[in-house]
Amino acid sequence: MAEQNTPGSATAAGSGYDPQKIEVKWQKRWAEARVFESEVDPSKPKYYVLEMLPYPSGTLHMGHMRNYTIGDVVARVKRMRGFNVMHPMGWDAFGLPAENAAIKNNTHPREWTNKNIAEIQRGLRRFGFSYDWRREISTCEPEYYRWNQWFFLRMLERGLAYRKKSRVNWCPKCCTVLANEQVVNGGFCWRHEDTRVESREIEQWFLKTTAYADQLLDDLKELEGGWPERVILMQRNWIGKSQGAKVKFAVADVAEAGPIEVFTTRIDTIYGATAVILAPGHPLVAKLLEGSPGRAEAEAKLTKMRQTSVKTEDLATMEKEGFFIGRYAVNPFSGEKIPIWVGNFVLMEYGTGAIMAVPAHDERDFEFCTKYGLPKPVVVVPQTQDPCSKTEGGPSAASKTMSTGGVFTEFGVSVNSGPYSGMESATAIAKMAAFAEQKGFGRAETIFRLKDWGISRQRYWGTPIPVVYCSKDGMVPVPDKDLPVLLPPNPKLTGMGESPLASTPEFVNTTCPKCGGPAKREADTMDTFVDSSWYFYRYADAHNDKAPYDSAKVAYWFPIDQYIGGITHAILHLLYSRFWCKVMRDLGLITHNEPAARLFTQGMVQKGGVAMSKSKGNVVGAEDMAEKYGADTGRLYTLFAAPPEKDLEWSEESIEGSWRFLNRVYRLVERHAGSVRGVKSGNANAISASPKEKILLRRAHQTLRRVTSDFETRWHFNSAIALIMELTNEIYLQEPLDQGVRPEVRKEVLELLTLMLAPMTPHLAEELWEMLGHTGGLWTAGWPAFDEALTREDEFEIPVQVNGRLRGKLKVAVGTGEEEVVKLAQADAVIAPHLTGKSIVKRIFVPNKLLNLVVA
RNA sequence: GCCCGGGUGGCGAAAUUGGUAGACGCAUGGGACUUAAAAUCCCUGGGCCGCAAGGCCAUGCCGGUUCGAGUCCGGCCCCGGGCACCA
Repeated sequence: MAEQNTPGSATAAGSGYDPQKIEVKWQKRWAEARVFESEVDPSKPKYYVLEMLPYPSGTLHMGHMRNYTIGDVVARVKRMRGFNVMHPMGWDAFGLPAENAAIKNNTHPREWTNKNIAEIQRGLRRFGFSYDWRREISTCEPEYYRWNQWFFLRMLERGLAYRKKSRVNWCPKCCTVLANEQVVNGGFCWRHEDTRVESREIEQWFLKTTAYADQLLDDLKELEGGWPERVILMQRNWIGKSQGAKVKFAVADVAEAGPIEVFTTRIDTIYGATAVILAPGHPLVAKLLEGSPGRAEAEAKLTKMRQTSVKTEDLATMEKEGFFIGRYAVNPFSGEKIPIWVGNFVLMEYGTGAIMAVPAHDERDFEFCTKYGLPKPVVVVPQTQDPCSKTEGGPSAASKTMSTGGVFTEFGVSVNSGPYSGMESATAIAKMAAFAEQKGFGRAETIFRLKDWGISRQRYWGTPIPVVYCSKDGMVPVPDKDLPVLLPPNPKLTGMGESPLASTPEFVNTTCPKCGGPAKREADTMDTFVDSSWYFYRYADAHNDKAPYDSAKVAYWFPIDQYIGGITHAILHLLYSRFWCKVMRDLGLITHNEPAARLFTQGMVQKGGVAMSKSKGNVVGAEDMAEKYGADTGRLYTLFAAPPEKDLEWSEESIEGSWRFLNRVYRLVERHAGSVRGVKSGNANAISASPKEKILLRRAHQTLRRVTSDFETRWHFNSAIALIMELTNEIYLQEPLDQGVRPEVRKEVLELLTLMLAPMTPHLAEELWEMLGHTGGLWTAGWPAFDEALTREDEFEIPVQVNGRLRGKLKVAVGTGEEEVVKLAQADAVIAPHLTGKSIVKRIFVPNKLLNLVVA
């Protein structure tokens, strides 16, 4: 190992770059000058840049730091560009790990949480991120969570929060209920991916996200261009809008069983239905089985079907199973009697939990009916080119379709469908739905995959739900004036069973706000996704004790100009946030529809091919990193190693390159600082510039032009750094600078170099800026403008191709004309042989770009 | 199965609208400085042939469009991610 090269001892090696010293120094100065604090100021354009707030679970690793570094570069660039920038940070402080840790260590969740917050905050400060710490929030503080309660009460008033007994997802390891969104891989806990979620019936609180299903879907259009396409797509799929119809099939002979309602997107195929199939969990199954001959056998099959554990990967390929229930349903259109089945592929959670099987026009139905020998009549045929055959070709066309392999799922023309025969599918769908509605056995309906958001959690470390239950008045909301409903300070935490609050008498026993009699408090707490659904609004007015925020302040700062976070939150957090925004809009608090105009999802930091995480044990600690190389090197490396949207494989070897580069820059400025400190930077005499000066100024301004665009529009931080490295290399090549380069030009070039580095390595840049003779602090300097005239080359190498293959390069003046270049090419010793004996049939000349001679 | 990404040197990666493929960095090799090493500075750096000049091959594979394709079109292969019987 190269002992002397280790960053810790760099000063011993001769370079004066000592990140430990200068980073602390400038962090202190920034704090003293309140550089990152911003207020509402309508005279300036605002810019709100936000990184997803961390869950304070433990050590901060480079995966987090990458997220914050990207945000910080954006914030600093915007500040240099004259924007009034809000860049806040806070803590997603409620949650299960705190409670579990508290149980394990016999402490209070708050203690564990606050300890972690302190640690993480120290790490963030160590990296010099430009946060306005006055806006810091912690969601576990009553000052914050009282507004969760306040919003809950507003939703309750509007019927957007409601309670119902429902079958819920229960994780036996978390000992709590999970939202649908927290059930992953088709039935596993999102935190314990090896643990199968169980089903229980509990009284639960729900927020009516479905009331906004249409808006959540439609407003995605507003986000196009600003949000990654795939996030929009994931949200769209999650919401899962499906237009179709609900149709009731009467049950023959068992009147009391009532009709079976099915959902279909293809009501036009109803004449081809050969069975009604119920989900194994459908409530009518039991009724239909009563008195049915094969009852015992059927129930055995049912039990087995309900118990069969389904592995995620088998779900789609799983064999379809089912059995005839012994009863018949009546097709309301044809009057035909068709058998009622139970099928394992029918989901209780979607639609009505019952379907009509149309085997000729649905792949799954086809598979099922083939297996059990049910008929497959064709009722839709492809639209033929010949319009005359449309009405006549019924049965023959139908048998044709069947012989060619079976399932036709597209739109076409109805056949064998009574009065609807001959209609195009779209027409038939509309007419049949209208008929069903007129006759009262069905209607067109749009259903969503999206479910209401179950927010009740049987846990301590969350926001108490502000309602009480009175034996006289029933459920009574806690009045606003009594908010916040505080968490009791000394709960009994066991980690098992019901909510810990239920067994904390001083919390649960209260009086009814209506009658004053004894009452019990709701003992469940809110899902922590509630906390993160609106936290970014609170930053705009973090200490308001009269309202969640002042609408005027929010009106200035919102929407968020740039939100940055992991793709892992593409559905849950972002969907809930969008929902909350719409609710707040309808409460009259805000006027915008969407919280964030732009979203950026950065790639993960990996080590050994897997994402850095504490549980995987492959973390590179942020503070270790800062200790060894300094924050600036860590920041630079995470920006340089890969484009921000891509995953980044951490390499201990490569980081040395970033470290060396910063040292190189430092030495360069250190060497020349003394001689340029007193002079005024500038390029006023560029016209009479020496060859060295020309090279330096041109390269500096060309670099600035491209770096500006990389920062502003493309976010190609890695290539921006490469360009700055090239500039640095060029300056080194022009050494000694004090020969042939005037001090003001030297200073100009070194200043540009410093300013371009500033957003990425802010501490070093400040130090260099000071060395160059500035006393005001780099934060007062704006982003420099490049000088177009100085970027211009006067000579360059034009590539010459023959038949599209590169044959040579010619040094010519910029602007040299076609004839001239062709003449030079023909005279060139290397190019000419490729032309001899052939005639030029075509010339492609792109001025200042290339010449291609086509010969034959 | 469906929907997104992505395949470029030993490695991380560049390549604004089709116009010099491999910038920049890591690792490697060489040189300078040094008693020596480290650090630093400079150079080399896809493969094959050639003393060289230069030539041929090369951006997952096959084909197409074009004067010209990493970039556009069609077909395939592989890797990563998301959804997963959604009626």
